[in-house]
Amino acid sequence: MARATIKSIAKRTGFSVGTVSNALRGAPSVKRETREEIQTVAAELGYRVNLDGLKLRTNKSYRIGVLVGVSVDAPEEWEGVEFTRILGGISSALQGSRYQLSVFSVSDLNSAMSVLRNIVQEGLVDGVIFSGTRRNDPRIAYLEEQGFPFVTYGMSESDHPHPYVDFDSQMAAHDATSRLIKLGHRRIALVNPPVDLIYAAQREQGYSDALASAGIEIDPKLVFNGPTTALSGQQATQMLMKLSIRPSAIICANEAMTLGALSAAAKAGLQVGRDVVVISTDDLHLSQYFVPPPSTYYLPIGETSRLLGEFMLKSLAGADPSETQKKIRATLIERQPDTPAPEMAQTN
Amino acid sequence: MARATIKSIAKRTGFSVGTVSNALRGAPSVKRETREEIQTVAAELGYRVNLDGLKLRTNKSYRIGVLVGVSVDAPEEWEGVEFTRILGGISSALQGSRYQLSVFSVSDLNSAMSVLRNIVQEGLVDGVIFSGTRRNDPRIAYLEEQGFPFVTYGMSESDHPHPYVDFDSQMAAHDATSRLIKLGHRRIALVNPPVDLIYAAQREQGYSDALASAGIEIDPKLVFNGPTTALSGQQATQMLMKLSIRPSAIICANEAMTLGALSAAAKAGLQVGRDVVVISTDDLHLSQYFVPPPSTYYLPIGETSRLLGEFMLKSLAGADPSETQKKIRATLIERQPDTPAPEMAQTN
DNA sequence: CACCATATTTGAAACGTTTCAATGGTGGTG
DNA sequence: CACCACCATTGAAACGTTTCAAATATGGTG
Repeated sequence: MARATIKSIAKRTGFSVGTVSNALRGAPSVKRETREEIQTVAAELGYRVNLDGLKLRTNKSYRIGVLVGVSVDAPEEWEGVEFTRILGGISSALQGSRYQLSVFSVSDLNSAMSVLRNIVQEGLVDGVIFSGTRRNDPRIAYLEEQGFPFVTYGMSESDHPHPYVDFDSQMAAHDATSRLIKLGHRRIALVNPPVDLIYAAQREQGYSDALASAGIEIDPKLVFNGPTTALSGQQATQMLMKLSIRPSAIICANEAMTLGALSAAAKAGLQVGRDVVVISTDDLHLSQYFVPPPSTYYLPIGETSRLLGEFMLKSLAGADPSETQKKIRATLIERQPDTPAPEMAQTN
Repeated sequence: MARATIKSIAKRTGFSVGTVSNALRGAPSVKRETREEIQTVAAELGYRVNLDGLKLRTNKSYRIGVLVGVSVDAPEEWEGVEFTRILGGISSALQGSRYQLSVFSVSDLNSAMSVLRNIVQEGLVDGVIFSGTRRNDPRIAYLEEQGFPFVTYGMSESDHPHPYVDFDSQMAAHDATSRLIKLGHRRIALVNPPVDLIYAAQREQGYSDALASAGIEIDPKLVFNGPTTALSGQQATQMLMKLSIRPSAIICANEAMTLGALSAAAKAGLQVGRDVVVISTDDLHLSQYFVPPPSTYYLPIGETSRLLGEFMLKSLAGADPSETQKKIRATLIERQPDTPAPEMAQTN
């Protein structure tokens, strides 16, 4: 049994294809009776619009693109991002709409750019979602220039407002830092993503502000920047532990870095929680299984990514950027007392 | 500047659209001179075939679908699957071909079935890749019935041979078990995926065989089945540690379960490596950061998933299933001595 | 040079959809 | 009853591609 098309419905009902097309989309120009008849026949026949015909005619693909980063230089490193959850969130937002999800895997900024150019030129999708916003992000510049719809996970420095969802990294870092200060820590390390990522700057800002308002001077040796992988968290911690005056606490950027930090501490024979305190932001409910489980700031990735999808839909429907921007607040999960060892707390 | 189409090339070169179309695909019916002229003009204009027009005419979508499982009942649980790597592998295999990747997120078997039906009926993609094969897998039955191309990650019990890539779980489990036996273990637990997954059966077979050939009787209490999450690994370990005669070693199915097992052991105040030995299969290079890092069987997920893509392409090109089946062998990574505590080793 | 076989090229149709000018029908008004 | 305004419907074109029967060009043979 061949698939129902507008043409077959037209034949069946006796109306012309034009009328059928209009009726199916509920155009008011079609008499109510006619419209209803056509729609019931369509339903009986299980009619579903053919996206390719549609695309050919209207140039709307009814597809949303998502750029997924696959680091090609360190393919075996865990970046700590659970992409299934992000995809799940986005696709649950798309549920019920006409839109489908299209995933594009990119290895770095250059490949992202060429993928985006391809997407825009070929009209592969109607809008695109990506994460890891940077200062002077060329992706944003390009898409804005082309007037192509997009939603970012992470804010940008663009002059023009655009839809985004952002985890409030600055506040999380600020909170984490001042909490540690209150607990008695004075030398606090920040294990951060690469500097060109916007949220690295946000985190550093929150960290600096908290230290400043406690009157603690910033020691640049205590701030590390590197890829958000377990390996890099491990390396950072090894370096930090070699400093002449070690930090008593380390704030990691995500679970991957935290895992690496815990691993390095264990290897160095340090007892986490006593010799050094490790805490984390961007908890995705995995670090609860780490040994020992660190205190963290929880990031509701499900909600976050659902918003990415919702904002995309809204934006395509013509919503103003002001309705499609949101900052997600951090929630502290305490799993350890996180007080410094007595002798360290006394170091001023 | 509008995009180059066959029509615009036809106008430019003076040939008809039919000739241009044939020339572009290198048909021998077109005179060599003509073909070359048309092709150079096409190259100059940056012509790229429009997939929608193509699809409309030929019903080939030049898209490969991948089913990604997003567990909706426990969305916050880590399954230990790095989908970015699988997607990365597949898309690197598709690189250079005409094919694009399309991701469909599914929550369970039912939703997978309805997504597949949709895919087949709408001709959304030319072939589909999915993982987690089961006994009497309805997805495989349906796709075979429909004659729709697919490649699975994991073998099936289907009578008809079909393309697949499989990690040799049986051998890994067998190796792991007999290695532990050689080291002196007698009570060895198997923390396994849910029973209906084919690779759970494969693992249990390898485990049983190894025990049998060492003359050790199987204790069903030592075999656990559950979702491949950290939570479930934790629960399994808690149960195992409560047994009147505890196992001295636990073989986990993947890194997520292993992480849970390590966490449970630590919580119970047991020292891993002395009080109980934990090892893992399906290492994706993350467990090296666990505390303590367990011995594992490494699974080259990059190569594996590249094969998924390659087999899909081969299969679409008409290759025989015999050329598109492969079992990937395990590689042992020793990170611990894994000898049992003396008093336990003596228990016969 | 007439004819034929073969090599090339053409033109039109088809895939499923939307869009829009044109057509036909209805009812109301003067 | 002639005219108008409005409503509902039609028919054709267009998007970019492939396919194939038909048309045309080319070259060789007798």
